[in-house]
Amino acid sequence: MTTVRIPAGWPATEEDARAVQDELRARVVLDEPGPPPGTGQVTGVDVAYDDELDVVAAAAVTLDAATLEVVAEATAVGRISFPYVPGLLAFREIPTVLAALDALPGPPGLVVCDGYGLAHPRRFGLASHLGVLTGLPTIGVAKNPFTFSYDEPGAARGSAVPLVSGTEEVGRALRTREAVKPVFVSVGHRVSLDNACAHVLALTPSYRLPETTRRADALCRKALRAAIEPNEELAARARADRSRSWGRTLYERQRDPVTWAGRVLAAAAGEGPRSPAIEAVLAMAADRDQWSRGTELFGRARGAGIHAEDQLLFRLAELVAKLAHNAAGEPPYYDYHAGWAIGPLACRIAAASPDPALRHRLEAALGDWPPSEYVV
DNA sequence: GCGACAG
DNA sequence: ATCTTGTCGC
Repeated sequence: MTTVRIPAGWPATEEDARAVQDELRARVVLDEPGPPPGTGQVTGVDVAYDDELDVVAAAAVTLDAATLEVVAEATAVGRISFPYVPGLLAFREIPTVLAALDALPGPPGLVVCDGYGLAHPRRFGLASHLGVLTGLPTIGVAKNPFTFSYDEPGAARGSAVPLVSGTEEVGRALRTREAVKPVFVSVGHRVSLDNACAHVLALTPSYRLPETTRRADALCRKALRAAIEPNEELAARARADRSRSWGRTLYERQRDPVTWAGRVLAAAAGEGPRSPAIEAVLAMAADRDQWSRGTELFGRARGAGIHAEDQLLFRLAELVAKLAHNAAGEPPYYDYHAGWAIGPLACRIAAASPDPALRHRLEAALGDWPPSEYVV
């Protein structure tokens, strides 16, 4: 399995991506019939995602067009290169799909894509884009009509009606199984629409979707699982991301963040004897007129802890002092995201202590608790 | 302006 | 695409 980098110069904005489509669409070839159905190879490509972990996996599966037996498979994984934007799907899928196609040991033959080709707002969907980039004959087979309209085709397998954008036929709604929702076929590159539909019928002896798509779908999901499961580093990063976003939401909900953070610190410090540095931060946080002393106090709190469990408490005190300083409005503004860390740090303090009462005090002071234990 | 909108 | 409980059918 190969690992993909996002190509240099890959569009970063929707505007840039649309400009690329407008540039490349002139290179689509629509006047070739394409390979005859039932001969040579047909390759399905598909992609699976984990947005949380920023991982994408693509698969390419080559079938013998006559027997529909698998003759070659390849996968690739990478980082997600573009958000999902209707009309710009290709920018999200293509880098990883190209890598999977490249990793195939033999020629792909006709490539069957999940999505559209010509049937696209700018007549340049995923299948056309992939065709232009590879030179291969491509077609698109979509599960949904996107923004196009069609009249219901007859119930028999093989019935087809035009898929239209206004009066223009951009593809076809093709019934591949009797009385089952049709699929939406459009031309990608170097294949006629009639031939594309014939290929799709040849690829659907048993199911609504082409065997190519079904095999590629199963394989890319498997590749995604394999890429994620054993990777403790990715799992830890995902935990940290979720923890940070929970902490941010919690912080941004606070009407009076400094007072709130002070109460969290008080809960974390408990009722027993407290160090002078903690006492000073608590007194400062509780009195709006003293917030401008925050800068002096967070310097004092930093590194004051001797024992490991105290370190966390002093880090919390430091955050509280920073928040107060920033809220007092005196430059410089320290540590812009200090507030986001309050919640996650409080969770860590609870997790580090054997005392269950501490966790309950912290939950009450925070006003929330993460859905599952995020200990970062 | 608002909703709909391949995967 | 992914999430996600249950339901229908061979």
